[in-house]
Amino acid sequence: MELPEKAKQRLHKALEVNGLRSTRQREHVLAVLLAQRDHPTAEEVYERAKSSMASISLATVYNCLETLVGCGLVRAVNFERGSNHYCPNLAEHAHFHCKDTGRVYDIDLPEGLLDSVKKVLPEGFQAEGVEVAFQGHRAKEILS
Amino acid sequence: MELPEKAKQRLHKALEVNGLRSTRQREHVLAVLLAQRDHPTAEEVYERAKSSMASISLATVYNCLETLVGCGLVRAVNFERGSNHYCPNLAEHAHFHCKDTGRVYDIDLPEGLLDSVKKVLPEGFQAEGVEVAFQGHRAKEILS
DNA sequence: GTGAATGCAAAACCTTTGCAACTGG
DNA sequence: CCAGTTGCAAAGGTTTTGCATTCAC
Repeated sequence: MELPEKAKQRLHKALEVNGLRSTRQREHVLAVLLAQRDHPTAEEVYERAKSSMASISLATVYNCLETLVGCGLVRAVNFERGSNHYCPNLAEHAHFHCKDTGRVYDIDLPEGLLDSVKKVLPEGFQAEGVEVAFQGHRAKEILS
Repeated sequence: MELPEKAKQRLHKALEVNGLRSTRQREHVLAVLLAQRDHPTAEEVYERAKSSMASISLATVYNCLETLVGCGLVRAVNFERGSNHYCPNLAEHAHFHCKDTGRVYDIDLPEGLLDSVKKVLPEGFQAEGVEVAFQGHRAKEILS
């Protein structure tokens, strides 16, 4: 579980910009997210993080995730008030929530689609972001 | 706080279809939602409901809201794991979450936009629904 | 050295549940 | 009647907080 150099530099820069410190835990939590991009919950990140950093605490995982979200390196996605799921994919994309398994999938969006969606906003609404979230089922023959 | 006849019939039909009973509380909770379409939380619905039905309980409000959502008469919307907000608008629309006030607004969508958004789904993903949720700020001059 | 971040346990928040009493069909 | 629903209080799942300790700069 090693954070790639590129990601490490991006993290350090983002932390610096926000006046925050680089810590082993923050690096490690980001590494966990990047290693397996299956939108884990905080609890799942904690379980994975512990395997190579035994002393990390659940509260710290929550803190680190919030920090990463605040720095714009990670997105938090939530369905029906279940646990948050964390996504380090910085490209514009949507999410699909499988009601059978609870899993969350990234859905690529055509270039410019979100911009055209944002055009529906009436005057006076200034969007910082828009989340497009599908919920449904994956076809049985594709379920792994 | 009176449930309009049309809504009452729709409710009774939806409950019947689902094998559920009509109760004063279910009617009242729907009436509260329709009276002021500002996407109240369960707690807010409870406060409003109490003013004309003193004996209703918070648990019953939660139950009724879940029933209404289950019947398709109401949508639950959620931002950043805060309380759910409840919306009786059955037309296709998006939501806008104001980060300053926490308020939720309905955003009309052009006919067919959601269908075209659903077309981005790869094979194997079968969407039952899609939620388009903006977050941002309302322009100051419009803030009420 | 010093303020920020961590780790722990306890608290907080929102929602659901168990169960006795009630009620709609 | 009697299964479904309510109302209450207690429990549940997820996240946040207070505070002493440790660490990054």
